[in-house]
Amino acid sequence: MIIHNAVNFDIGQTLECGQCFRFEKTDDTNSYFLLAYGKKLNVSQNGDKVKFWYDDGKLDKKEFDTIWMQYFDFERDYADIQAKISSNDTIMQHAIAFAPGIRILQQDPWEMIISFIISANNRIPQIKQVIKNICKTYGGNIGGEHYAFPTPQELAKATAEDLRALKTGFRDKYIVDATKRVLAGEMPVERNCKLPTNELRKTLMETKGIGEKVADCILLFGYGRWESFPIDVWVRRVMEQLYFNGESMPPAKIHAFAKERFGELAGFAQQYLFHYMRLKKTT
DNA sequence: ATCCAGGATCTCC
DNA sequence: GGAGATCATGGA
Repeated sequence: MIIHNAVNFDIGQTLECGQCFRFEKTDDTNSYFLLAYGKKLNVSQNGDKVKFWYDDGKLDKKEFDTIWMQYFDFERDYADIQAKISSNDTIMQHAIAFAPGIRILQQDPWEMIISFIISANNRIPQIKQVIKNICKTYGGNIGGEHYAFPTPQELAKATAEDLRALKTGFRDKYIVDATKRVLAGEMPVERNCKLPTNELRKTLMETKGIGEKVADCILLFGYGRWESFPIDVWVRRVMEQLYFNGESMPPAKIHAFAKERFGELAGFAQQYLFHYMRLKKTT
């Protein structure tokens, strides 16, 4: 499966911008291997030509259209988004120019809940390793040494002690709590759930280990609530340094500013800014 | 060795 | 409701 004219898409920028944890770079060109929705996908990009394939070779157009079109958010006009959030904003223009191929992946809410609980006060390589441990121990084998992300039922077999052994650290009990809440029907895990974002956010935050920032990541990456604006150390840093002239600023004021400036597109803006601040050459 | 990481919670005021 | 300590783990 090949796309010959991919626009505003770069597989490396999209996977490496901190929204996704189940992937590996497979060589020194723009080539990756990723796991999502119980599938294993290879992606190799050269300019606007992007090749997608399964190891067993069976990736037809129907399969691509039903899973990966949505996953990579290919139906959305990112040129339009970029134009809207960067008009009269030279900072955003720089951030977008740094990585214009970022797209917000449409990932599984349940996987995002567990992944971003693990992300709290943690580093991306370690987050990836812990998730890998959990998948290998509790997820189903999907060929070779690869494992699907465990379902809530599968993960419910894990005790806090079991999870601690997989290097979750102090987050073990939070994962147990989240799993119980999902199985009890207290937290919806469907991407198309109709709950208003503020109510869904409140529901997420009733789970131990999910505060404002983690909730906003889950909303943005898992539930397609693109107005969400997660504020972590990097986003706070970029906002204070570049938008507030070095003045320290509480998250509530940053949220208000982001909503005013970026509106319903705040989530996209956040992702460009996060990646820009984290990887640009510091002066 | 001390600090820090896509933070959250608990305590204490 | 805001400041401060604490929470595992591992890399710099």
